[in-house]
Amino acid sequence: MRYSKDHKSETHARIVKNASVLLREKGADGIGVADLMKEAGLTHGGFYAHFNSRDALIGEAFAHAMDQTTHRWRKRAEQAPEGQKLASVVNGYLTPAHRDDVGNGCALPALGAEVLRANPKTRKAAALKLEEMIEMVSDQMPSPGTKAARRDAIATLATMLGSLMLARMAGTGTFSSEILETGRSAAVRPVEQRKAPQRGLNKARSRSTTA
Amino acid sequence: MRYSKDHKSETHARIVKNASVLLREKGADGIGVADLMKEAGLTHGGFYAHFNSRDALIGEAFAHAMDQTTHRWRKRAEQAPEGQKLASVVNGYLTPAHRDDVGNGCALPALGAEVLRANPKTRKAAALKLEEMIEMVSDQMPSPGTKAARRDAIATLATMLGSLMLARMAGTGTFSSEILETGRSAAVRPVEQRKAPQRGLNKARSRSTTA
DNA sequence: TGTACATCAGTGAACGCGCGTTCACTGATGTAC
DNA sequence: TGTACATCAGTGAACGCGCGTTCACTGATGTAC
Repeated sequence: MRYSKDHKSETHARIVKNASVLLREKGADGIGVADLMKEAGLTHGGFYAHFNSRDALIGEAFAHAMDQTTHRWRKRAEQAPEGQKLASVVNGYLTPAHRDDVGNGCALPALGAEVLRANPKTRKAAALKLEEMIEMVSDQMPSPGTKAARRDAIATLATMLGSLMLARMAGTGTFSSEILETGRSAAVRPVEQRKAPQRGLNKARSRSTTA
Repeated sequence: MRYSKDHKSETHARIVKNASVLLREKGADGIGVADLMKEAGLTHGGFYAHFNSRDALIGEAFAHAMDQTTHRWRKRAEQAPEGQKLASVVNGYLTPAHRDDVGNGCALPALGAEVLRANPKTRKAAALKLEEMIEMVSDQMPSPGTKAARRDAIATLATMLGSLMLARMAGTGTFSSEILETGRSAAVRPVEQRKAPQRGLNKARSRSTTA
């Protein structure tokens, strides 16, 4: 053969990887078939030997970005000492470096709005991958497997993603740094609360009724 | 005059308003000049009597969306009884209705990623408006004006916006409802903590050093 | 009071450009006989 | 061993379409004299 055995699948993977960066940086409309192929060292005509359509590629790029995010968290948690796993994930997340690298960063703040505009299949896939993320974070909580751990994971994730987005909107100055710092402590708050002796507020949280 | 005195400025405002909905729903690339003018009952050629370019309109649409968001919060806070202002804002925010109406909803989850791709002038304007939002939320905190109130406002805002994004990604089922509910209690947590007798954790929050 | 001209929001044809997609072709290698 | 054919990743011209922008024009009203 002219090419190695896995040549085509490697090319395919390379295109998807590049696309997932562009997707996060510029949104779905920022992925141009010609640009992408050029970046992969090919010409635009060959694109359709790899994907049925541009939309199909976008679906794969979404999946790749979300998988990459989960994978990084898992790796980071594994490398941290017991009892500091969650803090390690949070503190690695809310940094200037992550704030300034949207293309290689977390899929949630970059693609949260974008996923709503994707086709139903992609949206469904993203929802499933979000479930995986929550379970992954939930596993880093003090008592994994419980309902409380799951709720804390959701709250922590929301605060992480929200803080990163706000920090990005705020630019790169002291305002932005302030948000990152605030987010770092706020994201681990549910856990800190549970670690500390309980005071009734946690077990049966009173929710305001003015929904 | 053929038209009333404020006719032109009214048309201008109408275009911007429509654009700000589309901007939130479909992103900046979802704003088509022709579609927009048709929606305003006009033809595409007249667009440039109102705006120097499509990009200029986008800038105005951003500003409008963010102002509208802040305005709604302020109104909601004003209408709520003392001591429940923040809860009212949060509980009105994390609802299925808001989740399902991106176009008329909060600018932050819809435009957070989008604003990064806007031109520098628009980005700077958005950062300033974000400051306003934080101050606005900060004013609803137990001791407004303090550093703690500002930090709590940032954390609350981050959790609100993050929860809404996650809920949207999760679709419209029970998974999504779970996220909204979790977010409602998590968003007001910093305040609930301060209301309760302090226990040292708040005043000098220990931040993990593994940044 | 009437006439000629200025104003100005809006019209719609036209232009240029970028982009997704198609398709006949290339050229190196593998395979059948 | 050699020859004819199949395979297949990739090429690049071409097509169609949508969209931002321009521009000469319209037509109703206001104004100068």
